[in-house]
Amino acid sequence: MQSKLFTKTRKEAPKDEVSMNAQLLIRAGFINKEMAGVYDILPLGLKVINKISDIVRDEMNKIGGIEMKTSVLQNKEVWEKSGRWNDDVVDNWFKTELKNGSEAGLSFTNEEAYSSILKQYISSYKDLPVYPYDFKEIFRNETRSKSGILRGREFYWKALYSFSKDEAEHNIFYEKAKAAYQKIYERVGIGHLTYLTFASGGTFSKFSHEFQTICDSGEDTIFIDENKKIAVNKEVFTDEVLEDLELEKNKLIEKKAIEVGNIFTLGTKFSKPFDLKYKDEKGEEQLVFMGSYGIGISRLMGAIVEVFHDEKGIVWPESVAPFQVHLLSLGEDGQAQKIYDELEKKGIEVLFDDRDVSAGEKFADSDLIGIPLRVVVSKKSLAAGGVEIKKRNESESKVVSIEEFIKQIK
RNA sequence: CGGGCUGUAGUAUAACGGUAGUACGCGUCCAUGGGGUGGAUGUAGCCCGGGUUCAAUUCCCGGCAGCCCGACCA
Repeated sequence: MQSKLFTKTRKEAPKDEVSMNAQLLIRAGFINKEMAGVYDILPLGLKVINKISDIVRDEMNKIGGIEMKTSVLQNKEVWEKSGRWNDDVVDNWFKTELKNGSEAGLSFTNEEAYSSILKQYISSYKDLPVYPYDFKEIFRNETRSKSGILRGREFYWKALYSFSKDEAEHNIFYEKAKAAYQKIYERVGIGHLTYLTFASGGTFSKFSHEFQTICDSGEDTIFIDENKKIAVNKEVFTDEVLEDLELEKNKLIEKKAIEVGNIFTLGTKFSKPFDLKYKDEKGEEQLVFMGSYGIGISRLMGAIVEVFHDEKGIVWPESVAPFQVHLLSLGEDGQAQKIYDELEKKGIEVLFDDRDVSAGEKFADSDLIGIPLRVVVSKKSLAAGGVEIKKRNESESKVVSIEEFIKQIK
């Protein structure tokens, strides 16, 4: 019921936001700016975050992920083991002091936490592999946050860590994760614009893999091979790398892109300092082989808006839209209420605009909020035989009978 | 962290060394009822501190906040 939704739309974009994602999400009432790089998720925004999270969760579960929740306040001693507590190593910590004088950090990533936790439970090859993950608020004291929710000081992500017996076992999972990630981007509607991108790796792998979504407002520059459907991040764009990947320089297209995910082979980088070992079949101790798989949920929401909008507002893909149907009553609340009840009964998510405002305002708000299907009930539509339905991404509307509409919608 | 810029009602903006005007919003009323409808009326504001000055929202300094470019990063 829109009259019960406390958020309101705005005609004008706030002057301190330049990025399209923040402008539209704020104008439409999905997020509120708390301070630079920090945004509140409002009811409509949470709907979207949850839709995206559900898709990500589903794909993670399908490849064996086990959801849990690591703490936001992080133990200094744990971080000292990997050497990443020091400000010279990680300069964007948010650290806080406890009443007893000791320090704690606000989680800015999860490798240490997982390594430390899993050490308690992994002791035999029988305990491996294991793939725990969580959805979590992450804090980074960015010197410069920018681009609305694409790069905040506080953001929401999903991070999965793989713990495998050896590199071979790790590689099998890594490929599965890669495929799962691609599935995620397809499901949220940006698959056709998202490229598996080779980026800088680490000690244990030549490359890490990013998932980059083509978008002019992106921060990254990538070089795409359209035929192979892969790309190379500018940061590793050298002749040697191109040769490695068997790519021809003159066939690559340079594009701006948003990094919407990153998977990484960690190897024993963390299992070593945490002494994360298991006993193999012969009773010999082996280091666990790790990988990390991150995806910024809030950033993904922003990226989707950057990709799917027009001059009137957001155009949500169906899979992540806050509601499936936007029901507009133009002076026909009684009829609209009946339709609303029917749709609710069918489990359809409906935002019912029952407000006593002008037709123009309802249309404008509907376009701005961007729900995929708009259904108008008015004297005019009833006289024409029912309700007028129009997809947000199409310009033509049509009138169908109420019965027909309710029967067909799924 | 370097460089640049900006802070005026809830939002977006204007003007001014003599304390502020407009639009939207919000309240009330009338009209209207398919693209932010028309009219009346009300409501609400100069980021903080210091300095210059008879007088500062305006000029100067400092602070805080925000934006942009670069560096860094999911």
